[in-house]
Amino acid sequence: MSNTSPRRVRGSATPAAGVVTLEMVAQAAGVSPSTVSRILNGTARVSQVKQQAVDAAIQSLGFRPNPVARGLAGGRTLSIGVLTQTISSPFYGEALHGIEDRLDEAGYIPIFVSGHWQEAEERKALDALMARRVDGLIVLAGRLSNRALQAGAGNVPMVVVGRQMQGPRVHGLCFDNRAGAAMATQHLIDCGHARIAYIGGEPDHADAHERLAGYREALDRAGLPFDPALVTPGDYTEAGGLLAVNRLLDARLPFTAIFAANDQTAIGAALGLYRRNVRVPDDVSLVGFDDLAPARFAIPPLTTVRQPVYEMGFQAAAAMMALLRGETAQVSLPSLQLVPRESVRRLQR
Amino acid sequence: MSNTSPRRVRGSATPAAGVVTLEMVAQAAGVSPSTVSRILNGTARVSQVKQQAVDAAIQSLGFRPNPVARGLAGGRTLSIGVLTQTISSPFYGEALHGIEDRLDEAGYIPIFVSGHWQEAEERKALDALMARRVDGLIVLAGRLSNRALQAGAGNVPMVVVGRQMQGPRVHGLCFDNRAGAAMATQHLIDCGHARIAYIGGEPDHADAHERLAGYREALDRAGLPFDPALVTPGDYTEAGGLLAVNRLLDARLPFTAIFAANDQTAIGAALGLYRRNVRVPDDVSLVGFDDLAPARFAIPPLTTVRQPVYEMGFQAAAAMMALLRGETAQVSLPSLQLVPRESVRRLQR
DNA sequence: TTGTAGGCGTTATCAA
DNA sequence: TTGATAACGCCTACAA
Repeated sequence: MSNTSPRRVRGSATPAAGVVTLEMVAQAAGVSPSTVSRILNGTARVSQVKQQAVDAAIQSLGFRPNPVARGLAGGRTLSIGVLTQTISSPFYGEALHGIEDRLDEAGYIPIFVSGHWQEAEERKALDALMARRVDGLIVLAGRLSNRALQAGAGNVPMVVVGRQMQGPRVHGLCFDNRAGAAMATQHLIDCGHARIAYIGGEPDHADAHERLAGYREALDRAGLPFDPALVTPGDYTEAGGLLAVNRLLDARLPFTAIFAANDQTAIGAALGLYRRNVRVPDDVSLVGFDDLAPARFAIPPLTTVRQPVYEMGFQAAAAMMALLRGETAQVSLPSLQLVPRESVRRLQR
Repeated sequence: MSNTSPRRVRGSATPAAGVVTLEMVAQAAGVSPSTVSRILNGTARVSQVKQQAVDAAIQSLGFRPNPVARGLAGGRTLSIGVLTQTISSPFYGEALHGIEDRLDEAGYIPIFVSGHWQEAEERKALDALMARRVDGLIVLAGRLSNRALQAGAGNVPMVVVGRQMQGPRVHGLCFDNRAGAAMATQHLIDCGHARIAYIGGEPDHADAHERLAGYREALDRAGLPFDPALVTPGDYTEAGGLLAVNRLLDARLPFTAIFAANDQTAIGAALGLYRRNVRVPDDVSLVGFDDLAPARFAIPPLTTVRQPVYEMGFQAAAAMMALLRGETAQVSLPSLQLVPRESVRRLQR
C-alpha cells in the first residue's frame, strides 16, 4: 500500500489560512470525502447518522465548497455568462438586474461582459466567457450572427434575448416590437392625429425595423397614407433624437405628432422641439417606447410603450435554468402596454 | 518506474470535446508541460527554440489556458469582485463601465454583485465573491462598516470607492463632495440668489452629509444665513425629489433657488415645480449633482456638478492592479466641475 | 450505503 | 534551462 496520508511536500498554491476543505469536514465527521460530496450534491442516499455528523461538521467548521475546484472536477462552474452591450445602458441595466435576481435564487452567478455593439468585441467577450467555462450563455441583442453565436457557444445552452431562435439547447425570447409600435401609433391616430412622423432606431437593429413595420401597419389599418418624408433615422440616443427632430422641422412638412423608436430618442426630440419653441403636446404630440424612469419624469411626462425589461431578464434566466435541467424552456414574456401620460394631445375636429 | 503515460481510467468531468490542454501543447511542441507553463507566465527563461516550438503549437492548436484550473493550481483566478449596489443604477453603471474597461486591459474580468444598499445582502454578496476566490475586491459605497469589509475581504487587496480607507492592501478613493456642493451653491450665490433650498440625499449616506456641509460652507462664506427650514431630505431618486419640492412649496417659505443632492432628485423636483406651475428657471433656479445623461437633456437642461464616474471606475480598477503588483496605489481622481446650463437664472438686483 | 483512488488542467517545487 | 512530480479541492467510477 502506498502512502495515502495527506502529506504536503511540495505544492503550488499556498493554502490560504483558515480555508476549510471538504476533506477536513470528512475527517471531523469521521466519514470519507466522497460521502461529504454526496451530501453536498444530493448525489446519493446516505444514512441519517452520517448525514447529521456531516451537517454538524460543516456548521462548526464553517465550510463552504470551493467553486473553482468544483468547476475543475465537476465541469460545472455554477456561473452563467451574460453577453450584454453596454453595462451602463439604462435599458439593459434593468434586464441585468432581473437576470441577477433569478440566477441568485438558483445559486448561480452571472458574469457580465460587454460587446458595445461591435462584432469584434462581442466575439472576444464570448471567448472570454467560454474560457471561463460558464455553464450557460445569455445573450442580449448584439450584432453577432446566429451562426457565430452558435459556434462561439460550443455546446453550452444559450438563451438569446431579442431574436427568434429555437433549438434543443437554445431559446429565443423577444417582445413583439411590431405590435408595440402599432399600439403607439394607433393611440395617436385615436387622438385624431393623421400626420405622424417617425424617428427610427439604429438602422441595423432588428427591433428598429419591427417598430417601423408596426408604425406602417397602424397607418394602413386606419387608411392613412404612409409618407416616407415623415420617417427619419435615429440611433436610440437622446442626441440622435435631437438631430432627427431638427431634420423633420427643417423639412417644413406639416405633422402633428411624433412617434420615436425609444424613450431616449423621444427625450432628445423633446429638447429639440423646445429649442425651436414647438410645445409638447400643444403643438406636437410625442410618444416613446420602453418606459424607463426618465420617461416618467420628463416634462411633460412621456406617453410611451412599456417593456417589462426587468421581467425579461428574469425570464431569460429562468429559461436558462430550465435548459440546464435538460428541459425545453417554456417561459412567456408579459406583453407590451401603452402608458398614456401627458405628451399626447387629443386633436379637436 | 510507475506508469506516467496519461491513462484515462476513471475520471469525473468528461473532457469537453475539442478542448485543448496545456499538456497537448507540450506534446505537440515536444517539451514538458512545465516549459509551456513557464512560457505562458513568463516565470523563467526558456530557449529560443522551445519558445518558438511552443508558440507555434499554441497557435495551431488554438490553445487557451483554462482559468478555472489556473485558479485552483495557482491560487489566482484573474477575476476581481465588484460589490456594487444596483447594477442598473445610472450612476454606478458608468463606474462599472470604467472598471470593466481597465480590468480588460490587464486581462482581468470583473464579477459584479449587487448589495442593494442592504447590509445583509452586501455581506452575502461579499461571501459569494470570496468563495469564488476573486483576486481582489472593489467596493462601491454601501452600508457595510469598514471593519466588516476588512473582515469579509480576508486578505485580498481592496479598493473602496466613496470612503476614506488606507492600509497596506487597501485603498480608498473618493470625490470631494463637500467642495462640489460648495461650488454648486456658490454658483447660485454668484447669480444673486440668497434664499437657496437644499434637497438632501439618503440620510445615511456619507456623501449626503458632505454635500450638505458644502452647501452650508458656501452660505457661511458668503455671509448668508443658514435656514434649516429650507433643508429637506430626499433619497436620491426622482420620486424623492418630487415629494421634497412639494414639502418645500407647502411650507410657503420664500426661496429663489434649489440645490438638489443629485440629478435624479433635481429632475424629480423639476417635475414637481412644473406641476405647481412654478417655472424653471424663471421662478426658481435649480442645480443638480452628477451630470448624468438625463441632466443634459432635461427641459431646460440642468445646471449641475459633473462627477467623472467612468473615470472613477477606471481609476479604481487601476488602483487594484497596482495593489496586485504589490505597489501602493497612487491614483488620483479628476476633480468635480460645475457645468452651467439653463436651469439657473441670474437675478436682477 | 460507503470508501478508495484517480483525474479535472494548471502551477510550483525540487532535482538534474 | 529543463523535466518529473506533487499538489490545488472537489467529483465520480468502481469496488466493497
